[in-house]
Amino acid sequence: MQELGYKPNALARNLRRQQTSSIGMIVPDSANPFFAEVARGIEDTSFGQNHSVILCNTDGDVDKQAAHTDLLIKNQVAGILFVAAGISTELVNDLQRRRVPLVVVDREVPGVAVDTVLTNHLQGGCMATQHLVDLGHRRIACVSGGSDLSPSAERLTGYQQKLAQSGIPYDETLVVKGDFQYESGYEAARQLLALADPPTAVFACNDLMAVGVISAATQLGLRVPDDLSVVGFDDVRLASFTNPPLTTIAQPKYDIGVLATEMLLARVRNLDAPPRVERLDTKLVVRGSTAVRNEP
Amino acid sequence: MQELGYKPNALARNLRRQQTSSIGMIVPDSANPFFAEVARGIEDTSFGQNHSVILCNTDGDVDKQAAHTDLLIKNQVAGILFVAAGISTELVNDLQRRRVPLVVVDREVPGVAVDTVLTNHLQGGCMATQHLVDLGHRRIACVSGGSDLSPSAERLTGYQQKLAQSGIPYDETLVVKGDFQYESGYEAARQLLALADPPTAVFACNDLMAVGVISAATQLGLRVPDDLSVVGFDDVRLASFTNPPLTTIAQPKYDIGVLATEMLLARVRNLDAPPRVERLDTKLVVRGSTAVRNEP
DNA sequence: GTGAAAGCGCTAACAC
DNA sequence: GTGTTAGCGCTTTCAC
Repeated sequence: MQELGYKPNALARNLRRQQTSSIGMIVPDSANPFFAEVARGIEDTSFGQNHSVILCNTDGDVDKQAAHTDLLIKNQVAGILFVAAGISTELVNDLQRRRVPLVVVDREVPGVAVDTVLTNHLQGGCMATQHLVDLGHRRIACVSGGSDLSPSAERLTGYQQKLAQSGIPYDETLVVKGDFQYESGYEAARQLLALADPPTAVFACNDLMAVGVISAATQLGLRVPDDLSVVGFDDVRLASFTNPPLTTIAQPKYDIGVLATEMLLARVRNLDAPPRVERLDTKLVVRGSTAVRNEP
Repeated sequence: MQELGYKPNALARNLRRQQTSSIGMIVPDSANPFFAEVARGIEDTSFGQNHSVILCNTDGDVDKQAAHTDLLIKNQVAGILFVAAGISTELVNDLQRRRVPLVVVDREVPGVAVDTVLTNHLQGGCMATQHLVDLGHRRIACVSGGSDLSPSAERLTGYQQKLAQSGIPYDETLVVKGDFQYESGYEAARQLLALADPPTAVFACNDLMAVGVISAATQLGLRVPDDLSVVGFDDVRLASFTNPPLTTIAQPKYDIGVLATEMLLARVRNLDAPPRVERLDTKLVVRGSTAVRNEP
């Protein structure tokens, strides 16, 4: 009968049913390999459950985020996934008041009870630093991210904790702030290595910056890991293929996306269930960019 | 009046107007940096024109592509962007018969008149090879991609043309097929470098594979570029930060996304305009991974 | 079981 | 100008 190309109109169906099968995914930058991996997890499981995902990039811009959110709710999305976007307490409150299902990923929203999936960044920061300490390093630098972002702040805290536990005095000239891009790791390393008493190791708060650090160090004639140990964070695909291969803290990027999507869909089914927060473990992956400290 | 949170229901609006402001974007893998950059161009300009983009990954799987396309047209998307997905002539014909606006990106669909935006891959392949020839190399390998993909095939053709023009005999043991991922570049290099008469230079058909090649070469104790020159393709952000920095063929990834979106939106406005095909130029970017051939 | 009818929230067309 | 109305294509309910 309708073998001549009939496709039901989902618009009419959705209008009638008062719900769509689209979910909004809001990320700072889908071209960043970390978010890209999380996004794959989201898209794959959404597709598996017959849902479409609408991609929104904010570049960390609050206005853009507001505009995207607005567009999403006008389009009656079934729910929204905030992946480490600049979500604020007010926005989340507003959304909850409107009863739009949402889960926030890779970031904490202070003072709100909301579904959340995040990584144990503190643990990761500790492991990275401990690894460096174990290798005999005492001048350990940290290239952090924006301090207003909870993942970044927690990683830095882990670094500070382990330093303290190891009896290494905290030297604030050794922590420089980056923005999670290659370039900022590169710049940070140049600054750090120009110090009178430069570090022998650096913990970069993500892999991209770690790659930037290695790049800068190499250009300055230093050998990694002989002259400088570097550890990253995320364990992006690339990390296995840098030169040298990157020692890093792995987090389950794809699975974060999968879990977040499942939580969102569960929330859609039951808006009044108690909020759930999942915190996933990290893992140290030792590759070639770290080595025992060279005695000068 | 409606300062108490009224948002128009776009569903109803769209149902009535018989058109939505969503566009479907179908890519093989949004986590691949090349597609990720193109996707950013698409998402940004869509957002700028008040359109939402629905993200669909196919992983090169024809069934997944069909399922995604189906879902998109059920959702009455305004149009579809195929970014180098496995689109076939029949699919495109079917879509055109249904009068759904579409533009295909980074790939040619043989025998169909359809809006297309692509890069001059042939030119790029020529430039990469010529660069290597100019540096004195004569044993130049090529790590290609799937031969069924037009970008890949054209780059390879460029390589072969320049070899012929330079009087270098074509040695098919020097071309090995990859899949555009890091790993396959790595494997290809191991195979190539184990040859009795190994290459002194390799042209990898994308940057990811080039990074894999450098990784393998370095592990085998070769120095890049002294012992082996490597050129990539795409000029991904990473290319500036590899060790050594990667010489590569740049293509305007972001702009491809922008242009494709503009063409799609124009097509939505006028379904019956003559099809348009845009072919963008590439550019050689010389960095540190290529050097004059070392006389043994 | 099969069939008719109302209505989701909006817009365009038409009347006033 | 301002106000009313029909109908987009589907689902759900209710009558048969």
